[in-house]
Amino acid sequence: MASTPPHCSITANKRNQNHQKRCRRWTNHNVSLAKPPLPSSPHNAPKPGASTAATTNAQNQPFPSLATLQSQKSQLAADFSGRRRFVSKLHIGRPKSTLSIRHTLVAEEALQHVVLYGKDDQTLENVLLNFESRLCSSDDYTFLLRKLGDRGDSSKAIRCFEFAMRREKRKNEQGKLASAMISTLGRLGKVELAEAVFETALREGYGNTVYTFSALISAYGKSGYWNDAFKVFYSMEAYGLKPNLVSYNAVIDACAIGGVEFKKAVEIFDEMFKNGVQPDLITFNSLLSVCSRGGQWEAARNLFTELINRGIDLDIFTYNTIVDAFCKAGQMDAALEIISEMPGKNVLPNVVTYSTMVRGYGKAGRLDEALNLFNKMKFLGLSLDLISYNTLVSAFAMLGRFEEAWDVCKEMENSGIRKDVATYNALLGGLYEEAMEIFREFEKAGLKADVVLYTALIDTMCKNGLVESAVTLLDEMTKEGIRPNVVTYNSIIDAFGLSAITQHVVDDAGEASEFQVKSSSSSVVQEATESRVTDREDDRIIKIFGKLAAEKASQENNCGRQELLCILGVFQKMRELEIKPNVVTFSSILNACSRCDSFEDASILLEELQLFDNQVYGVAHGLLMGYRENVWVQAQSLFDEVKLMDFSTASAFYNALTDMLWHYGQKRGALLVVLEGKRRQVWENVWSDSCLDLHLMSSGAARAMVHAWLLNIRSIVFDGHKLPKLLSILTGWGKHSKVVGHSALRRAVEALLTSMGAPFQLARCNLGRFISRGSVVAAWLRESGTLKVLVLHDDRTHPENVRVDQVSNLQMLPL
DNA sequence: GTAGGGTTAG
Repeated sequence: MASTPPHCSITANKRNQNHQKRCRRWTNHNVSLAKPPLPSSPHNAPKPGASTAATTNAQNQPFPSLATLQSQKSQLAADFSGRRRFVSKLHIGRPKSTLSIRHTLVAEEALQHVVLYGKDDQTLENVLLNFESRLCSSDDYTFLLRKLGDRGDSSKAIRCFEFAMRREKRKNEQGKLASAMISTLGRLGKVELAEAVFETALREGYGNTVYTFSALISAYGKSGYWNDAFKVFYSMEAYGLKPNLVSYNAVIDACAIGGVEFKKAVEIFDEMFKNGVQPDLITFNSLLSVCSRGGQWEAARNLFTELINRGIDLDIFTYNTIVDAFCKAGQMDAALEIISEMPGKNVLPNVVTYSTMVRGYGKAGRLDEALNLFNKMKFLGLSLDLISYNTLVSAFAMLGRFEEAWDVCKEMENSGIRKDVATYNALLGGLYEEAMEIFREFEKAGLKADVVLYTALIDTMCKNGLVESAVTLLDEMTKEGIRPNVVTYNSIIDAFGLSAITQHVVDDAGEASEFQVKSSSSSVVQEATESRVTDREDDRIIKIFGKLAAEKASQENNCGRQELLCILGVFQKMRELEIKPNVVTFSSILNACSRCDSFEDASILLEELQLFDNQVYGVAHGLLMGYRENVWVQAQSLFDEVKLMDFSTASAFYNALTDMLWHYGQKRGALLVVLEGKRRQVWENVWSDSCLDLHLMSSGAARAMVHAWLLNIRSIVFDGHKLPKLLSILTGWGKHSKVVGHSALRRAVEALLTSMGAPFQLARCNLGRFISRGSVVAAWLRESGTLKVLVLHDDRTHPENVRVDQVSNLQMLPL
């Protein structure tokens, strides 16, 4: 079932790459759901099922675009209106579940016993044998395994499933059990086991139902494998199955989780109509989630407005999804506005709504507002849960305010909620002084470190120059059976150039492939219950913490030869493990190049990496070598792809690329790239006539931009216009730097301005701001020697660049 | 079969 991914490229989806075994394309296109507005009156809308002509119209468009949604004539638009009553009818004031209870009281009793006494295979079997005669049909067993799944106990759930299957001979009952098992495993993220159950079910002749297929679609979707979800979905027809509402919703939800482009989700949505399946509010919520998770808050807003205009009754899921879309995009005021509208629609904000806002404010650095909201939650009597507490803990920890983070933990525990792996991760994040103690407590609580926790530790170690420890941890997690993901590797790559990293990074990582090899024939039970040997005595992580001091002491000796070319080995290893590099990998590699002083190594590395991805590394290599004319077309299409990514990813890419070019003296190339970034609004509003805002830029990008801006100001002066009274260059306070107060950017800009003799001075009231009077700058720009210091030159020149650079100057001046 | 949290680049 699993597809083999091409080993590619920054175009890989950057989200959910911890589920890297399958290929997913990066498909985060910007879409707009805007105008023209659909008629909001229900009167001129056809009734459901009455839109034959429109349906025909849609059938002629196998890939309906959003234009379909925008067009009044489209089948979607028509049914969108007509569906209104249908949706409303389903959801007005109804609780979510109207299902009758199917299981018996005996099943509930059995659950208690299984939980209490089923400690191992044998005792569990005994409990089930005791209850066997009193448990009725598959419904009781389904209840059991679902409840065990809710408790996160997949291995007990599987035991119950197999116990039931051994006794059930009716195909349809077996099918029900299999669907429940697949869905339970899917919820727990055990997608390979779900797959195994499904395949067995199909082989044994009880899996050919819309329920098992839908369950598998959902299981794939939940783990981010939208590609496989789609395959299963589209294979249904060949099995003679017609997807129902649940199948469609599951596949649309897979789009949301997997980061599939909105257009594709709308396509599925259109297919629903064509096939006579009416969407419900869950369909819309998932569709909204597609926008939200893709970072497309504008598309989300438009869809939301559309639903409101149509008078569809929205529920708390709808509101929370749109609030999250706004929060993710930093649109906090818009989010707040939505929340203020909720009570009027009889939907009250809940703990999820508030947690989302708290996180949004925390991310935006508006901690006071985050705290206010948190306190408001308490005031309103909302019962705070683990996630809402963790959100606040993490907000404090992100700002290095560990004392307060710790206080929130205490408050949480006083209210009877125990810390989980995410809480500890937030606390360990800064690797502050009590890290070892916190880790001991973590283990004492019986929690297991997962890939996120390990990666966080590895990254912190790398950032502190403790690369040896980081590599030991990589080895450690591998031995524990935890598969490193792209984030783990990106952290390691980012450490290259910080200190020497020896070949054993690559060697150690090789062991990671061991646990990846799984026999498809091994039984579900075996796979599920294979417990890792955990030796608490041999506590390697604690030992690593113990090594920290020693390693820190010897760090000075660690600044030796940088082995940039080791990155090739890491890349190879990632390929073997089927971990697709992404745009962050690319940025990390460029950053490593910038830290290295060997032009030769950097160029060899980028040249070799072209074997993995010709476009990305071809452009980087070409620009580094100064072959601008040859690669600029290719560069444009790379920039086009990056443009589709979210703002911070795109700016990180431009920053890394410019930094490397600047570092190796390709200053005109650096200039070209920053101007391209500016043209594409990568750094939002970088400049006006009076102000240059560099706070989102790296030091190389910022310096190239200073040149570009001053040249631009110069052209204003030479055109005979007056400069504004006061000119400012903002470098920020370094809050975007991981190291608080580390104002490398300000220092780099200061040195540049000084070297050029530019008459800017540090503002007294704001240490991140350089200012000058417009008249003074104008006078300086008119001086005969100024142009010479403003125009950038390459340290390495190639004759073929003359033409493209002339073009770039022309492009630059009118900006 | 739908909503919120912890990991890289910023």
